[in-house]
This record gives sequence, C-alpha cells and structure tokens, in this order.
Amino acid sequence: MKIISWNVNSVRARIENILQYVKDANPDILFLQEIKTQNENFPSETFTKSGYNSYVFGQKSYNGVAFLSKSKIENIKTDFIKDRLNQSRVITGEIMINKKKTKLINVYVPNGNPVDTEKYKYKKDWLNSFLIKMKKEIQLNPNIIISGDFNIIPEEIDVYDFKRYEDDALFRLEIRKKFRELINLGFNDLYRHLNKSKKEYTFWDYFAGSWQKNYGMRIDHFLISNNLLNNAESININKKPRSKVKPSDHTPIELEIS
DNA sequence: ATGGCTGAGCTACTCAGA
Repeated sequence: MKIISWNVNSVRARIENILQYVKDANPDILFLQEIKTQNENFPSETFTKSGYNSYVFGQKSYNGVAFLSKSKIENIKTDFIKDRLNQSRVITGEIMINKKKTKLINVYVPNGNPVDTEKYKYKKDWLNSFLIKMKKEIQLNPNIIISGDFNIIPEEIDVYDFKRYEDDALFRLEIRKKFRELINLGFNDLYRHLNKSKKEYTFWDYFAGSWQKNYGMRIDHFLISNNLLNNAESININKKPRSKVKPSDHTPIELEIS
C-alpha cells in the first residue's frame, strides 16, 4: 500500500499539478495539508473522477487538511485535539494494514514564527495538547501512522545551515524536544530510521533561489509506531513536483507499507 | 540575508507561510 503526504499550499491553485502527480504516483491514500479552502469549495468531484474519495477538514484562506483515498477510510474525525484558535489542523481515520487496525493521523503543525510571540506560544501549546492526546492514543491502539507538515526540523542534518535556524520556531531546541518526546512514546521517524546520514529536504522557500541552491529543510515526516515498523517497506522524498511550474513549496513523501 | 516569493480574499492591500 502506498501512502503519501504532501503540503500542497492551496488545493485549488495546485489542482493541475496535484492531478498529474496523483496519476503518476498512484497513491492508495494521499494526506494533504494547507488546502487553504472551506469544505464546500474542495474539488471533491474532480478527485472522484480520478478514483478517490475525499475526506476534508477545511477552513477559509488558511490551513486545512484532507485525505484522498481509493478505498473507504473509516471513523473519520476532526476533533482529535482541541485547537485553541479553532484552526483546521488534524484529521484522523482508520484503515486495515495487514489485519492490523491502523489509525491515520494527518497533521499540519503551527509554524510558530516569529519566536517569543503569541504565534510561538500557540505552537508550543498545540504540541503539548497533541503529545497529551498521543500518550492516550498509543495505549488504545499500538498501530498508528502520523504524517504531515510538522514544521519541525528534527536535527542539524535536516537543514542546509542549522546555525541560521537556532532561534527559529522550526529548529529551537525546546521545539525539537517536543518532537523527540513524541518519538519516545513509541514512534519512528521513518525517513531517518531508514537513511541514517542522508541529507534530503521536503521544503524549499519560493524566494532567493532556495530551490536552485538546495537551501531546504526536512519538516514533513512519517512517524510509524513501533508495532507497525516491520510493515514499513520504504520511504521516498519525491523532488519532482517541486521542480514543476507553479509548484508547492513542499514536495511529497511516499511511504510503502503492507 | 528580517529580504525575497506565493496564495487567499478581494479589487488595494494585508495576513500568513517557514
């Protein structure tokens, strides 16, 4: 089974790129983040024609997450955590993976910049709420896949110049510690688990020629619970969509699991 | 390198992203 996660930076502005990518990559399930639209304006009919069901948690202008799936996803919920600002950042569901009932958690974690502002506090509080919920969740079900845009650079190796990001909300030590806490509940950052020293990124800024200079960062992740780790076969960061005309600033990460 | 570029909402310009 192929499960892919992609921050598309607007589903409507990106629709042609997304349709082409879905045709080429042929995922069973696609986790989308930053759809930037309300549910009623999500192009569900367009995806139906491509063979996908849509499960959408949108809002006007900003944020928003969704699943596209060839098969039905059960038990869809959008109230996984209480979001203090009522932003649409998490959608969850359940599927079967090799007879294991598996929870899918699609996340768009707050950015948090600039640091030492209300935005930064919101990110910290958000991550704390998410951690508390995950502690309970992993005890209810040992089979969990969390994926999406975490807005966290886990380690120095995961950004082109870590010194420039030491006081940035994506790389501050106290934020990276939250990511580490999450891993320590019983998860694996699958990309780093399978690639101990590889330097690859999932995001490049639009400006200053960041893409051309490979000034990127790895902030989109697949976290696989320990009980599912042996089911995971491969993970790939697919840079092609970032090289297209009118690209998202993020590129997809592709998981094979069975 | 606190700038640069892109999208939404709206029609002039702000907010947000990372």
